[in-house]
Amino acid sequence: MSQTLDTTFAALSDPTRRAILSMLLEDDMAVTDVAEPFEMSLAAVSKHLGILTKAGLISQEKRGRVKWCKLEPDALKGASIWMQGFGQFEELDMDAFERFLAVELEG
Amino acid sequence: MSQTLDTTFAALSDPTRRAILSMLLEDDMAVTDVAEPFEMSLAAVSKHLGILTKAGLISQEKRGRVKWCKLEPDALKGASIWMQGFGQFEELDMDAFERFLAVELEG
DNA sequence: TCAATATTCAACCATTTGGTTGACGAACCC
DNA sequence: GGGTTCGTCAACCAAATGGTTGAATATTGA
Repeated sequence: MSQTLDTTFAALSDPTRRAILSMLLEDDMAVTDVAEPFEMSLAAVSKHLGILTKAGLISQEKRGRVKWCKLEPDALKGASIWMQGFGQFEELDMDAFERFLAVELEG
Repeated sequence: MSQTLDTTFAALSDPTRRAILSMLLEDDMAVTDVAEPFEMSLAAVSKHLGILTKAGLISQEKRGRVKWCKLEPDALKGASIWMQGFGQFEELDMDAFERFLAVELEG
């Protein structure tokens, strides 16, 4: 777990990689399309994707000659739980709480 | 903010620094005492504390010749909120929810 | 005043990181 | 088959990281 946190937090510490994760929130993307908005080589972005993959934050699947990148948000759970360990400062997530209540009331 | 996330996540990516933060959950500590359990020089720990301070995750106050380190858990908020942006995967924190309910029922 | 304690600073070192470029392999399309 | 597109690999580079040691700076206490 400790090593997982190392790689997770390290992966998240780079702005390019965080931007990539945000892009993948919208939809799965091909490597070339992921790279397009960045002012760096495709190889550099490919390396970033490798780091995100190693951290488990995304998965990559090759279909034909295109390699698709998919967000794997569950990989954030460990880090999220670790941070919740400092929970004294982290109030209850009221938005989530309200969504929870709404569902409860509907059901 | 983006730079804040850089430094926050980078600070969290090191196991020594995470261990220090955990130790400071218990209580404020002097630098020497923070360093004691680690198999590295005091200077190395001092550097780690400097990084944590720069990231805002701890604060340091000198009283006499002793420098006290204090956890500043609010500094995790930015990172926490960023992660919540990937909220589709992050269910309601049931522990927090149950604590919330318990307090509600008591009150 | 003087020694001991608490901490940082400065210089150094090895390793990792984030980037580059150019060559390469695999899949597609004409 | 042959050019084109997609993506990675390998070699390289500069800068950052995490550690060391030894000297320096405060502060305390006797």
